Amino acid sequence: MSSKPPTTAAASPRPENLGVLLREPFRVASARLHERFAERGHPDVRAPHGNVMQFLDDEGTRVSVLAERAQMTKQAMGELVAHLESHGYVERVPDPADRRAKLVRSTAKGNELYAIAREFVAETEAEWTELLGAERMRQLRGILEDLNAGL
Amino acid sequence: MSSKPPTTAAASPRPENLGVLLREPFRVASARLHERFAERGHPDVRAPHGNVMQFLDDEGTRVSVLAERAQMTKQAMGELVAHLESHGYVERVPDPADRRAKLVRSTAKGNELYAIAREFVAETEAEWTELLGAERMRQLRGILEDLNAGL
DNA sequence: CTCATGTCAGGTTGACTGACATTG
DNA sequence: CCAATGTCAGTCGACCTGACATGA
Repeated sequence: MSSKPPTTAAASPRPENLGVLLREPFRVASARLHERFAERGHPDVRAPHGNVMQFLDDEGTRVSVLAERAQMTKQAMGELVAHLESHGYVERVPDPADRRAKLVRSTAKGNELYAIAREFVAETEAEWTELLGAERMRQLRGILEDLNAGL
Repeated sequence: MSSKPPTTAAASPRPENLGVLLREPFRVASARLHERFAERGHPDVRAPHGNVMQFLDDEGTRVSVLAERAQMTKQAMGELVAHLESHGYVERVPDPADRRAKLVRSTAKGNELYAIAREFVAETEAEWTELLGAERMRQLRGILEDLNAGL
């Protein structure tokens, strides 16, 4: 038992890293959303899958368009869609306008999932708003939008 | 050639997802930092490795403490440190106060790496400040700090 | 005996690139 | 012939949990 100052000091008194500050809320929210899906009877759906639902149009949407909207490759989106389809959340119907393409459409089960996701988002934003105040919450969104638009 | 409205419409006119807004700047910055390291002769170092450097004390730091500071498990941090060591950026010396522990210390090469990282961070913050203005840049940091503290 | 430190082994998530058949 | 769509195959980065030897 040494008499030195404890090496296992408390939390870092260091300048908080901006990268970590940006990453953490996203990670926490994703984990919570996954948990929420599981609680509501959809244990096979994780955050990225739920996220896809918001990009679906009523008429059906191509994988390539979904990929564009979610800012990922078509392959990665294809995987998400395949997973969602295999669990009955979406269906893929041929696009009458282009026989290469398929239109991804939400099923009733998918709508249910999306409702849970929207509810979660609303809750999360409410929690953050309570934490920050409405004014700073609005600032946060505005600043992030400009930042993303600019990079 | 159908006369329908183009399915491959431009960028999503949808309400921007707060999650994506948070994730993207981090992803972009990480990719750029990796690229920068490569340009400066350190192709084997990626963003998380460089990130470790800022958590090192001059006297040397335990893996467990590093993990705590970076908010990850000791195993994950152990991997990062092992990688850094195998490329000569840090060295591990036995902790005289505790024979289980090893102190991770930066080498001269590590200091060089850290300098590049700091330079990059400064550049990035300057870029963002130019994009947002100094006032909103300060707001962003403050808001994120409070948000992270609260969740 | 219990707890902390670090490492080993293995698994998972969420992406990526390249190649390809099909169709426009 | 060239471009776009979606899928298959393989790879990777960045984590995770569990088990363990060593030592406080």
